[in-house]
Amino acid sequence: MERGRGALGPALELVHTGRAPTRAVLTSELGVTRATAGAVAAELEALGLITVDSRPTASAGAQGRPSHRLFVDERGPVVLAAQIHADGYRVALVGLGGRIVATAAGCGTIPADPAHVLAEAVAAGSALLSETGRRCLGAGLAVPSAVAEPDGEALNPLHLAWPPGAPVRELFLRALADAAIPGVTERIGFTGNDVNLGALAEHRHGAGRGARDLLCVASGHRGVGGALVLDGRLHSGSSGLALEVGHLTVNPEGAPCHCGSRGCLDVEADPLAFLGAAGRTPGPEGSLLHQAVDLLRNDYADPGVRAAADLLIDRLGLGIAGLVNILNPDRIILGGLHRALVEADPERLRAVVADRSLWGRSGGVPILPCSLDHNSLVGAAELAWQPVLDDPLVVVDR
Amino acid sequence: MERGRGALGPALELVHTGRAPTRAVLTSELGVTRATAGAVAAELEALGLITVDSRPTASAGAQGRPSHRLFVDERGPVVLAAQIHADGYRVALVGLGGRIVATAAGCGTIPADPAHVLAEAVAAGSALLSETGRRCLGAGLAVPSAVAEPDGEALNPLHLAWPPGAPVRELFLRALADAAIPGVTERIGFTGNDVNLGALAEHRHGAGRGARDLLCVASGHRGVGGALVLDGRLHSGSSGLALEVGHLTVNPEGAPCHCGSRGCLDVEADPLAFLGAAGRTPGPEGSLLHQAVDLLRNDYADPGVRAAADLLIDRLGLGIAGLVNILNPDRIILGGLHRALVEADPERLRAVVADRSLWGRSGGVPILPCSLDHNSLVGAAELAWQPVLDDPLVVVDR
DNA sequence: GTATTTTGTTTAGCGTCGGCACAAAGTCAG
DNA sequence: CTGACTTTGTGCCGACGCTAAACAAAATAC
Repeated sequence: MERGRGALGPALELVHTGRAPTRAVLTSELGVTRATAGAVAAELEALGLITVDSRPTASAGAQGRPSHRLFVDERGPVVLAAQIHADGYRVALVGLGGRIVATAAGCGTIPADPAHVLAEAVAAGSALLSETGRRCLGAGLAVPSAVAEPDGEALNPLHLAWPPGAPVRELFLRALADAAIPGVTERIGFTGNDVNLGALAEHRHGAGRGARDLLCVASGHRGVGGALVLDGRLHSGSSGLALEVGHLTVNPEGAPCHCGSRGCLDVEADPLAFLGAAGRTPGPEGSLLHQAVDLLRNDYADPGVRAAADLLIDRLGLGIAGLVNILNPDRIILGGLHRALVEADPERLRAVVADRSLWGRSGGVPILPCSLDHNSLVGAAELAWQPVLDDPLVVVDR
Repeated sequence: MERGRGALGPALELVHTGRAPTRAVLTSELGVTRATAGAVAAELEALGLITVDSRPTASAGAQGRPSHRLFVDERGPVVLAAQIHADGYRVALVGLGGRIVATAAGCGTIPADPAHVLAEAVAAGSALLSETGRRCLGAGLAVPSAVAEPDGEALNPLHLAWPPGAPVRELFLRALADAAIPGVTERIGFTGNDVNLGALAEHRHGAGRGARDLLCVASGHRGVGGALVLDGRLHSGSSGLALEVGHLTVNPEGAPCHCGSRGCLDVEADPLAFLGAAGRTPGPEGSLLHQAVDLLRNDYADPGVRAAADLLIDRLGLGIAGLVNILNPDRIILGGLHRALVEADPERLRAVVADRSLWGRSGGVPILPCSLDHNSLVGAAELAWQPVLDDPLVVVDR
């Protein structure tokens, strides 16, 4: 009787990622008949997840009957996304399509206590939910650390004041339970590394759309992180520790690293390294990342700054070339300081990567700056949306 | 009416990989009812792909009615697998389950001409088919070179006398067409890198069974290759060039490599490097790989050989640790000379990898020798079997 | 020998999707 | 403006592929 149950999840994902702007496109993308696609769209609309605009469209331009347009429901449910970083936290309510509905930030009054910071973040998110009156279907958290699977422990929260091995997923779940957010009653607090989640967000809604093998590299405030999205799914390794690229050697005679080696990407291509190469000492206000990005953008004409940028691009390119030889991605996206570097001089980085990677064809891989604001936050939301994308019918029970 | 069409492919794959020894297990693995599993098994038997042993089993030991045993049909169809290596070629007829039914080898009379070598190999395979009278459903080829997608060109057949960029897939298809093998009328000549295909074979039938993220590293006669199997599927990158691990730097002051760098895995951990480290000069007869493996296995008591083995293990471990940090696999399998190295001293390699990889948990990843004879050949057969595994009904038309 | 457990088989029924015919909504040509 | 054409949406029917349930079969346990 009810048509289109099996295709419900794929259909929602297509609308969610913007790949199904109309019902006709949905039909062809799903590979089903128009009848089935219509039933699927109607079902998703009944669930309150999408809206079908059946009014005659203004001007289609093309021949034939204009197709009904499909939108993510702007008044539909949201998920709660939280991100922890060196300066504190940021929370947001994120709807389907990766749209940030509301956001708030705080500094975290007791930075050394993860439970306390998470409780504050969740409280801020809960306040957003109360203010907006939106229905919440889940929650996701991004942290600037490798997150070990399956336990969800933050292994190296180096530039947080947290103890290594903090059980962030458990603490996040507990904070959610304590906050007693309506609708968020089960264990639906997903947790991941911020660069990983940023990559996921870029793949679905940003500069990574359409890529099959997407590699992301991003500097945080300290250190360098990587992420890999394969066939639309995050590859975080068997225990969540993949793409820890910070300790690739890019300068054999370089500075010593806490890992015991020297010349690691972590110490040769992060904001502190850039400030040092430019002969600046970090100031007291503003994060290292902001200081470095501001310096790069405002004083790129300064020869010393320019030389520092060139040096970092060369080192970064060496690291990326190594990754290209191993992973052979079809697109590369850079975040944090690296985004600013590739924006400052796109050609130099492409040339270095092409020169140091083995095959000309791999060297020709596109390298783009990331394109989403708060992509880690949006990625955390993607994690929370995933159960709904897998089976949209789960929304009826909650 | 006909039950169990959609589950046909997954069911055959379960039997093929040995994960469904009985109908009861098939039922639970597929997640379907006994009725459906029974229909699926009957259909596969009717297709001549598996046999269902419904005779009362000798002694089950367990309570309840014994389940019918499922076997790959030993008299069923086969695929033609071919492997090109430095010394010539090897061909085999491979049935479901990765079982080699018949095999033959030759040296290749005009090694510099890929078309000629491939024609000889296909002719040898065709002869095997005539002798055995088996039905052939496809053909696969393994070559010791990166194979670029989507064109199927051998980019670096370094230790073959082939020109770089030889269009091996096209040449293989042409050789198959020229041989006019009954049944192999369409374009079903699949081609891949030998280490990649070996990894696929190990994952399905060998030491890699059950691994989710499997990393393989293997030395050929010259150089080092890598492969990655993720969620049961080969990850060969967007253009087939992933896991070209030969140019990871493992010894910054090492020997120069043709890639322009120095101390690459290719020149620091291959059979030639081992013979050199042991103070031996390569002899004229036998491949470098065989000479190195023989030396290692026969003269391991010799302090010089032992020291050379330790040195290569240390370098190899450094390279593997780098890969572990990037890929976070849950199992590692070694082939070629590296297999012999890990068999000679399993603990040393594990210790090096654990020491040089970032996380203790990743350092604890199991490192095993490969377990299949001719795994590249079996992997080439896997490539050819894949269409049948995707939809077993394709066998009825051919 | 009877009860219990587990597996295989048969039958009925239902849910999901494709196919088809028809209606609807636009463009294009004159 | 009108009619032909193109493309999209919808309702109806049937086929296919599965589940559910009852029953039969083959072993062990007591």
